[in-house]
Amino acid sequence: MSNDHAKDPLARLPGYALRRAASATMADLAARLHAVELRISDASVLMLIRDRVDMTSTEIGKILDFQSANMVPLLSRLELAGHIKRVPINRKSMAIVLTDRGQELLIQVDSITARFEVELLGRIPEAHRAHFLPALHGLWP
Amino acid sequence: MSNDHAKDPLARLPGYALRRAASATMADLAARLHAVELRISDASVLMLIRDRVDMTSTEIGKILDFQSANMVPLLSRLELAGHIKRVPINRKSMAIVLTDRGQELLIQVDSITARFEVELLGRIPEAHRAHFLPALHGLWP
DNA sequence: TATTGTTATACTCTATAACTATA
DNA sequence: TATAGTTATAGAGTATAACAATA
Repeated sequence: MSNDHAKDPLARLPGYALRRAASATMADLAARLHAVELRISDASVLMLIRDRVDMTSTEIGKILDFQSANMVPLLSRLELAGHIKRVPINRKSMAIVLTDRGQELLIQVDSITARFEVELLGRIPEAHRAHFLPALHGLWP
Repeated sequence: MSNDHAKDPLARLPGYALRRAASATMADLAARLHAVELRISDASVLMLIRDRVDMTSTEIGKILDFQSANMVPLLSRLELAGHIKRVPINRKSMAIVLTDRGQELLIQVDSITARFEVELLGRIPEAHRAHFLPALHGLWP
């Protein structure tokens, strides 16, 4: 207990702690990704489609839990920035694929997120570290 | 690994898992608190000031990490609903105090959050459960 | 009929800048 | 000068409803 959580009576509640931890951690990640002008959701999409040439907007949204309506401005931004392109699958569907520029950017994204993940785990006391990911896996469908 | 995280290659990243877990869990809590017409931030404030008659808006914001500008509409809502009142400390500061009605509502809030916290912990595999809170405590200041 | 992708829209959350009044 | 509280505003994130075109 190196920190000031004693001053916050709510810090004993797992739900509250989850909210505070996620909020602080995601603000940190967002700031790091700002260096490559990406949002967290943008980076998630780029990482998800890294080796794929066949994922549609709908599929991406299903996996990442983004509404399809919200995929539209997200993908438009990435396309406008030259990171992805839309490749027709049939007359109804489009595959979302990394461009060469997107591939290069992904190298930077990998570097940023790898460092971020290492530092995140590093802030968790060693005795609890290995339990963190399996615990979280219970908390979303 | 009872769930579908195998289909999501990002699920191995602790940061991503933290984001997904917090998002799903907080959506659940928000829905439960909707029954008493409170937001998560509202309920946090009520729980924080439960036994206090001397906390100012600024102090509350510092503990819960809400900007003071964002405290204004939050407290206005709670005051309008009759859950809190403002008691002058001096000509500059106001104490934020539960009304009788706020005290009664807090009983319901405690019931909702207690059940929520139990179910949250229940979704974490037993072997990892005790490590969850101490791990989170490393992740915010 | 169901699905893909889209448009428009609205609500919540959070952050910043600028201001008043008081300590 | 520093602090408490406020106003206005903007950027994100997220949700719903309605729609066109195609499977």
